[in-house]
Amino acid sequence: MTQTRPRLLLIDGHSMAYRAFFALPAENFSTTTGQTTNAVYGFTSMLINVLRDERPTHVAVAFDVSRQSFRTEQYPEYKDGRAATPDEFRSQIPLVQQVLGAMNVTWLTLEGYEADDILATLAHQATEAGFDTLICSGDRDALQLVDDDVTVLYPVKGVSELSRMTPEKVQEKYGVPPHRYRDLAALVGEKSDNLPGVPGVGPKTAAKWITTYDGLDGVIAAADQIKGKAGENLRAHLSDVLRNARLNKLVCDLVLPKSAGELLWEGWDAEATAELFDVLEFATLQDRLRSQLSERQVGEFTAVAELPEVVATFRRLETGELAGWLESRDPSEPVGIAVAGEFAKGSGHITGLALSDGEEEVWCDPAAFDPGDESAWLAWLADPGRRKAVHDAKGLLWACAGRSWRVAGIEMDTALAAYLIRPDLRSYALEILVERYLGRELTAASTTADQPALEGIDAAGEDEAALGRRAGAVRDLAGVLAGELASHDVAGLLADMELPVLYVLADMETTGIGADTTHLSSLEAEFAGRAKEAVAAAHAAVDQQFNLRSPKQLQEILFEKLGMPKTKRTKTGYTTDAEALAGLFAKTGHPVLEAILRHRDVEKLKQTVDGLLAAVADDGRIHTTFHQTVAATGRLSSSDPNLQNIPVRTGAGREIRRGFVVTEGFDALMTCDYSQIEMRIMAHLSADEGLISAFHSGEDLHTTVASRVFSVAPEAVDAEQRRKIKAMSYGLAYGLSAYGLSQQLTITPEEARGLMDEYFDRFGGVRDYLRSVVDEARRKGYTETMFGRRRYLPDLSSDNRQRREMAERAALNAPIQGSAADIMKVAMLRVAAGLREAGLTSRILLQVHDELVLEVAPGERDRVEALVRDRMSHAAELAVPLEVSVGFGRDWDTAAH
DNA sequence: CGCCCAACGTA
DNA sequence: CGTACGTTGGGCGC
Repeated sequence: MTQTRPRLLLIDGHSMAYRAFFALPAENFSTTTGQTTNAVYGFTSMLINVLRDERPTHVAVAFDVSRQSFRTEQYPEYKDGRAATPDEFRSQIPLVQQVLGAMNVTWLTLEGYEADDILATLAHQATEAGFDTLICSGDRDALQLVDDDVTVLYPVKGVSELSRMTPEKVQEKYGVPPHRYRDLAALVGEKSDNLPGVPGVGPKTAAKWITTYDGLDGVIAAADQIKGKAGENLRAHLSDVLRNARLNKLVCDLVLPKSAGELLWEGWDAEATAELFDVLEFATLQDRLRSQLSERQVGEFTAVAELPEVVATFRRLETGELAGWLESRDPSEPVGIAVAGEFAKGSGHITGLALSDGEEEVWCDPAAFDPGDESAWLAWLADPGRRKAVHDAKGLLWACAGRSWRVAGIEMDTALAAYLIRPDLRSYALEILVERYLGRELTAASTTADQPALEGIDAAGEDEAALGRRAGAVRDLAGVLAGELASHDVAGLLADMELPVLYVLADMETTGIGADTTHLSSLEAEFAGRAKEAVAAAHAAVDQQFNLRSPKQLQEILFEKLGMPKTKRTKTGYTTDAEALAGLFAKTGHPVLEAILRHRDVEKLKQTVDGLLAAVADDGRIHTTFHQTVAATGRLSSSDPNLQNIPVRTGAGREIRRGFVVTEGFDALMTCDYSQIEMRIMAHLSADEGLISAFHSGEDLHTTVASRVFSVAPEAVDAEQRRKIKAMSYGLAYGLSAYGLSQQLTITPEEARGLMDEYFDRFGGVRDYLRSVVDEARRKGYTETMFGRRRYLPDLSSDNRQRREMAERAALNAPIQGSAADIMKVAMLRVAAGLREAGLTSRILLQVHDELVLEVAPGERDRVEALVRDRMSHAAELAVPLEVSVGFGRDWDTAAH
């Protein structure tokens, strides 16, 4: 059974607040009354993070009383020479203590001792009492306390990132075990404490001596034998070293008002924190308290006791043992799966398989299966009643597709679950999730489906137990994330949308799309030739060789040599983007500009084609990878190669699309687009009657909208008016400003403002909706799509105007872009299911946000068209119809419509 | 070799 | 001073 230990979090209040003080710019953190709050803010933010990530049962913070301590009595120069603590910092310490009061966190001081001594004493008591202890301190002296039960969280930069200093980590970083760290510090000295060490002796030398002579006592005893300048210095500074050793020893037997066992944390006082954060003007922190420390996590010992601990046993299953293991599992318990091998681009190969039911982790090698193992495994894998949890299950699906293994019953993908809970994380690596949600560390296996091997490294040497731990971690995470999904109201999105979509994507990737390499190669040659001509023309025009690809060299030529007028600034100089070059050409008519633009154009096309040719697999097809946890709005992304940004706007670009072709056994490619899906969603969400009726009018949307904005008959709308309205309509969904609109339409900001006013006069519902989106997001902390997909936007209450306004635009866009993404995902599921149920061979190849590309089998064309139109247009019921346009052709361009 | 930047392709 | 992505080459620093 799982056992658990209480967990004590100790924080050096002074040192962490001081770190925060220097990490956060004071000018961004002050209240309207002029109180600086950067240290309080940084400290509180750190505290919330650590409480969330570590889930301690017991918490205490220690402070220094003054600079006077028993150390200054023994050595009056101790900590001399330190710059005086700035008043701006000192005034914040009482505020930090008020925060701790409101959060019901015990804080302690003791006359004559430093905070570190208090922490050492509490850590000592905690270990005696069977606690795990975490010490959060920016003072390296704390490292001497590290052992199997005590971990130091040492701030790396600022206070937002903490490094877990375990015994192994201390050894790795300093070359000595933690109980020898004091010895090292004594030899090296500590400048900030005004404790000089042995001159010329740094951590490397000190570690070497300590290791060679078995500790400081040994080093001192052997001082006469140590050669060279360093040995000489050691002998000359022995008294300094001894003094350092005496002073850097932390006191661990103090008598304190509270003992470790009395530090139980029972959660914060909602009223008191709300009031205090109000005074401190910390708008975001109250939300973060609420959203990141859900009730379940608030220090309830019973809740923490439910946290899985690493107690599972590991066993290697020999040939013939898997069947028995699978059979004896409790079917109601989910099994965590982890696989090792190579996984990429729609295929995979499993070299190791680990399973965990929470009590036992087992490993086996599919290559060693006997017929009994094989049939038991296949039956288990395909049984939807056998509950499975996987992290990033696509790799497993790829490998299974290659061996025709059917997979069913995956009820949890921990990467997808974490994405639904927090869609804006940079990484959903298993290690990170385990740390975040289980508060434990996972030592990485080198080759797994969610962490593909580097080419050439096989998994033969894979640590079997490490893979077992991954399976165990996935299984444990599954339980915690299921709770989080429920509390974020997104459990349905995982079960009914993301997990089913995962299977469709895996199929699409395994299938790939046919490439006409002959066509692509001849295009490549043509683009290469034209690029070369452009280079020659550019060189001739300025009578000089230069690299046209280098913005830096371009700037030198244009602005220095030719003295052209300066363009808009970038971080590193002046922009040479296409728009700016076109502007310069209009002013100067210099032929080099035309050559550069031509080169840029054709070079981009060439690169795209190069990339595609390089991506053609042995089967003559291109297998992209779709990413399901990258875009914060819920969209998919595509890479290796990215098939969602293949050119389409120019003739030359469309030539590239002719390189994607229908293949043997199929009749045509078919493209199916949602027309104006984002505008339709805007109409639906805003319920604006004018916009809704525009969609029902049956006429061109932008013309209809323009006729109302300009108060003219639809027939009287000219091309220019339509263009402006189209730009604005789309811009609105992106949080476009009047200034931005004026830039895009090359009109004055006043004209743009007038245009927007007219627009909102006619379509007031849109304006009201856009306002309400931001208001609601600010209130709730997140936006929501039609299907309940959330995006958290803490920057909505940022003090930094740029960040805040960026978050506002993201808030405007996320429900619209995200709802479109949701609808498309539903459509994909319905189309895939429809094709399967009807027994059709036609298949989905690509998704490009609002477009699907299918490959249609002979004789299926009409049925597939009817099916796709139906399934796509009814993927969601909106206040306006969802229109789908369809086309067929031998290639992607011809199939466009 | 890894990182950032500018530039540019798509929806 | 319009959202969401991925890829590329140049340039810099390790």
